[in-house]
Amino acid sequence: MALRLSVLAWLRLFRVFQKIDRRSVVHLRTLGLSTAQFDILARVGTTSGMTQQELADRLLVTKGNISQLLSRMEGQGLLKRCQDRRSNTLALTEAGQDLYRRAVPFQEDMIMQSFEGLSTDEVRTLLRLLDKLDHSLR
Amino acid sequence: MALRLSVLAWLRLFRVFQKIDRRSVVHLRTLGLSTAQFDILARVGTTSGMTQQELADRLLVTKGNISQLLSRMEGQGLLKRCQDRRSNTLALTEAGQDLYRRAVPFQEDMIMQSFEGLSTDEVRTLLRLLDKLDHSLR
DNA sequence: CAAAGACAGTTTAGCACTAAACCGTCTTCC
DNA sequence: GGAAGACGGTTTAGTGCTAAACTGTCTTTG
Repeated sequence: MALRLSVLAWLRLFRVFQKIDRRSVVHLRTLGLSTAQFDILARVGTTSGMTQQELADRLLVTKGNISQLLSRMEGQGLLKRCQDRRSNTLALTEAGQDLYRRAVPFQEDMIMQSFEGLSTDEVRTLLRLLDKLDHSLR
Repeated sequence: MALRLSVLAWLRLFRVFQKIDRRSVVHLRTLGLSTAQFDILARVGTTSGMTQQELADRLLVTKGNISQLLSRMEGQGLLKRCQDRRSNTLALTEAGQDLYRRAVPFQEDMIMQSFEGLSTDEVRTLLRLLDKLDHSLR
């Protein structure tokens, strides 16, 4: 792979990521959520009963980070920690589930809109290439 | 564009971005640089004489952020602020230029390696699709 | 059984970032 | 010429993140 082409591809990847990410941040803010909070809401919403460590592993962040974020979200009444032996299992509260049911489709819509500039075939190709790239990255 | 496909593409995009970004962070740390510092070093290294506001606009961050980062980097002797009317123009010091000359090829190499899993044609296709997507994002 | 280690979670220090308030200086325009 | 505003930069409060130290509980094993 040529240097110039790789660097261009990386810059473009970064730029696209950044643009969609920013949209997402603005979009989620209307629901009072940050990206990090949405990620947690979405994860715990689909898979209840996870421990904090499991959640951290799935989101690829540290358990320290999760600990802090959960404290705030628990304070806002979105979820509950239930102690179980030496670990905590996590579950959304009623309010959390309610927000989950609104936020997930809302966010999915935003993503769909972001990809409107490409045809189905193009998205399929993009997906295939990104998959290949992902796997080659160890 | 279908919902499921878009969401998959976004997750994949995010994952790939994250993986390369992490590599980059680890890689740059061996030079004692954070991503933010490298970005500034690279920008100021190629375009000397920018103001802080211009730099902020190019990197798409706030001038407040730039102000803080520059203070640290100036403290480390990597660059200088030269007051000019009511703005500051920026330039690398000797040490900064030296680091620049080492860091940029170093980083480019890392990027090239990251794309090794794809053929030249595949990278070209990826680039074309990302470009199209980028332009469609307003 | 008691010491050692493993493991889940919390805390702390520090960087990167934003938003908004703030401070100076230059410009404009009555 | 002086008030009003624009503009560049700094500061501050608050979020998100990491790394590493710390706390407490379970498990292993000599």
